[in-house]
Amino acid sequence: MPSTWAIRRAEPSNGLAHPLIRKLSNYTTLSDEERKAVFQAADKATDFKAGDDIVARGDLTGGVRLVLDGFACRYKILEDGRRQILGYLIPGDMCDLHVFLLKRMDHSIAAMTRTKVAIISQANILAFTDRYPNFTRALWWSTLLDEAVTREWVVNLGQRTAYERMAHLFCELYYRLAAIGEVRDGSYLLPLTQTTLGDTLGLSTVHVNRTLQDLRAHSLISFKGGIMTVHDLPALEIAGFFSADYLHLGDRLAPGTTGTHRPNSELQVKR
Amino acid sequence: MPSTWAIRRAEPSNGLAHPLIRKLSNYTTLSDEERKAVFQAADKATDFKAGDDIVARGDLTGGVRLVLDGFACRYKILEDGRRQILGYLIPGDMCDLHVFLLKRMDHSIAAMTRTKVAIISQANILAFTDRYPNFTRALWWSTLLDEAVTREWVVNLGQRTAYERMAHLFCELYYRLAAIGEVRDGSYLLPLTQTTLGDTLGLSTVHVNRTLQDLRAHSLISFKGGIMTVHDLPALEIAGFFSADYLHLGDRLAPGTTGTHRPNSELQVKR
DNA sequence: CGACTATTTGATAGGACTCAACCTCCGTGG
DNA sequence: CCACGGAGGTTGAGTCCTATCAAATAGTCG
Repeated sequence: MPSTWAIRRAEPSNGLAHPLIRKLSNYTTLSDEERKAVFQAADKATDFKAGDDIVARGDLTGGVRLVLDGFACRYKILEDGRRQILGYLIPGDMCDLHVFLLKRMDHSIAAMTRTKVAIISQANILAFTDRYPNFTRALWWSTLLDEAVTREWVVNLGQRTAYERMAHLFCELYYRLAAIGEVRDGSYLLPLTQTTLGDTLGLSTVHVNRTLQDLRAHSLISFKGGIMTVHDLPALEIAGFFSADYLHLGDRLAPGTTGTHRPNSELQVKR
Repeated sequence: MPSTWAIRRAEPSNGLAHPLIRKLSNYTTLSDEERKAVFQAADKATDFKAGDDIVARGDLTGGVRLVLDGFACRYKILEDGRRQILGYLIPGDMCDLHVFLLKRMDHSIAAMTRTKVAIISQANILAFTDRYPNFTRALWWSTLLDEAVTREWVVNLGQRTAYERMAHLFCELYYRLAAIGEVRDGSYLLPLTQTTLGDTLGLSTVHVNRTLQDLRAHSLISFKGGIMTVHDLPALEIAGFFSADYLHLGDRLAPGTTGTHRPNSELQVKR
């Protein structure tokens, strides 16, 4: 990874916030007691290096893994080797809140860069959900968010052309990363190869390459060395039929806000 | 709808069970108090006729809608009219457990046949989740199940050919309907037109038609007049790279069970 | 029996895939 | 300091899967 870039290391908007608390605060205000519980339960972190599986299919989930820093993906592999990526995880996202039901993981999660992960024990989660209804609902909310994103991926794969799909994906990542302060000047780190992009969008590597050239030719983006730069977000949104509402970024805003939510203006792309 | 068929009307395995309770019992045992609360909260039902929207995109969700009987689908429409179906709802499924977060629905739900829906008020849901942690986790579990299915749809659309996709979908519906006793002699009601199937699988109507013919030519299924008959489930599963594990039908079974779960043997296809 | 809607069929076009090279960038090691 | 090797990116050519267009054939319902 080029060390000249340090987007990811930039100071967070709130230096003290735990990624999970920051995320859940999009839904509700956690009590001091709840915050403290989170800090206590999710203090010890494990590092995974790029390529490692954080959770593997078939694992008996024994606790909740929480991404503190880095970039990971959910994926599934068919018997004949085809791979489909199911979603990307960024700081604040939980890997397997499936603890309760999914005794076994039905898919895997891999780190795409060095990724820091905290593990909250099953006992702690059960205790939380017994004790803090508000916190429980907040966790639940976060799984609903994941589902909303997954649903949009279904639309993406089912209805959109390669060009639209790719534009849509880049918009989604833009908004999600902007919401956690990881977009600077219209750029964000995207540690994916074209092959990985293909497994994400259901396209061959060759076609990913050509579609990417298309997007560049239209001056919408640049993508090189793991750095994604969006030159014209509005145009990219149009190209991808993107509407940020499914990300529910502003659900907690005061009523009266319009349906389309936008990240902080300072994170918006200029010119 | 042909009245000569009455699969759906056949007596349930437990005449007294509320569809929701039956479903949640796959995860946990609800206390008598919890059961009673469900019955009280979800007694009044509304009927929707085929084609009606049960919930529309943009709706402020005011309570949880629960399918008691019938067949419905989630869907999303792009600005240019393309439609993608995101999943099917059968008795016991909840439409919008998004109440908490998704102040607004980001997609719609339509009835595909006459569908009976119960509405649990938001107040009741909040009260439940405050009072019954076990019940709350069970509801949460059901949303995780939905998500697992949606993830598999991503794989389906991203990686599988038209033929495989269709085989996979028919397997999924077979298992899900078998689990609630709505498969008889390898047949189940599937009130979809070929156009709808196309919107589900990301295929044109014409290609759906031809793929269907393929499946028939291979003696895997028949599909006519809204009745789906699976002639050779194992072969259909192989054709669709289907593995039922993602449906988590047997997660509550005693340990030692193999990873692949099967519906009641009496519901299995013969010959 | 019309008026629809749904299913089929035929013919053609095009988006995306496959195969096969070739190029580029980097890290390693002699 | 340059050769080598490998991973990732780019190109070209040919093919196939699936879409589109168009029209004919069922099936349904008042």
